[in-house]
Amino acid sequence: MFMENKTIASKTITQDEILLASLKLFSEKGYFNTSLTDIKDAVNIKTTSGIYQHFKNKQAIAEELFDNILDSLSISIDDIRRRNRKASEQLREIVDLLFKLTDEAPEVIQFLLVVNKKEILPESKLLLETVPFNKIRRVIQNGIKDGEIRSIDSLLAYNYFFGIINHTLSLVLSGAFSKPADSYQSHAWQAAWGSISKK
Amino acid sequence: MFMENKTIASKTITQDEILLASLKLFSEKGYFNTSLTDIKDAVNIKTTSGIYQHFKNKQAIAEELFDNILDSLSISIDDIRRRNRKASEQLREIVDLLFKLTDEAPEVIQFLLVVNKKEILPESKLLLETVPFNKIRRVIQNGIKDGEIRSIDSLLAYNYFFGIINHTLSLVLSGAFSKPADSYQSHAWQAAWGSISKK
DNA sequence: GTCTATACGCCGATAGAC
DNA sequence: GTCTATCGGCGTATAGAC
Repeated sequence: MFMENKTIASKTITQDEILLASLKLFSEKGYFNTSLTDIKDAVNIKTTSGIYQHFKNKQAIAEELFDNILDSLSISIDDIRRRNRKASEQLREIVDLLFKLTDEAPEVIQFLLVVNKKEILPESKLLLETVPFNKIRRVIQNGIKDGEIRSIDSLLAYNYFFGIINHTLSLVLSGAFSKPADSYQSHAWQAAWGSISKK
Repeated sequence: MFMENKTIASKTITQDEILLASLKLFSEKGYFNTSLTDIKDAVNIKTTSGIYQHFKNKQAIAEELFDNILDSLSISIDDIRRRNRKASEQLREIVDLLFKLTDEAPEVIQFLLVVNKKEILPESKLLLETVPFNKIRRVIQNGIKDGEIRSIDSLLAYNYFFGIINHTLSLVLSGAFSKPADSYQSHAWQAAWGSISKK
């Protein structure tokens, strides 16, 4: 899940290797500061030609990355919703996932939160309009219906809650917060949940 | 202030015209999707050569933009601190400024919040480390000292407060919030202040 | 599926006349 | 300060042999 590294013996380059290397480079240097030459070097082939065996062009790599990450996220959210009934519990686990990923796979969260999707893929949807984020909004809507979350527009609640969560993760990723994400989680949760919970 | 448009009669291109046009383009399409040719067209000169009369290179334009915006912001914050004693009042006015700018000069806030400074100028400081943001942190520190804001790390308080404020502005700028920033201000303020205020 | 070779467009940037 | 002209190079992308 979330594009784990597979150590492979063979020399042939797989699509996943390209994706993994690109994700790392894109999140470190940014999409536009990463050339196909950089990617080619990272996957250890001699020319950029090999990349075109797997992807139409550079954009297609980024597109596939977004798709994969959003799919993984969507599946995780489904799982979380299945295992928990209350919106507070579901949000708690989503937050847990995001903080865990920030420590264990920072490239994924960096790519998701810091990289500007619209700048790379101008024709694509806003993140907010993608499947996993719609699912999160539904969690919040249920929380409002059940009286756990105060009666405000669900997008507004999303905004306050993930404003705090995402900003916290961004500061960890930028190095402004020096400790692992993990150590900021419980306080960030309290602040975020406090901003939308009833009473 | 904040790079207001000056309608000039003469045909000679000024530095400010280049800055203004670049700011608009950078915030609309992103820095890397904007070529010097785009800028040249926007300021209505025939070749890109003219740009080099005023700026060493493309990066220098972005650098100057950041400097100017941060300077303006810094001056405004000084003014706000002079006119108000309490941290809550000072933050209130800073929020007021940011929301007003989002409606009246969205390019400025887009450039500040959405454009990734580190991707354009990898050697530059984090936004958080610049003068105006240090001043904001000092406002928060004073609020903690005076008992207005709860006793937490000032960076943490900054994080919660501006997590909500910035996320709100981002959603307005992205179009996810369809009304002007103005209409979200008072609720965003309440949520943000509520996340750090004592009691 | 990986290589060699190559094309080529775009973009950033410079020199120098006016 | 604006223009013409021009450059070098990088980065993307393709054709075709192995």
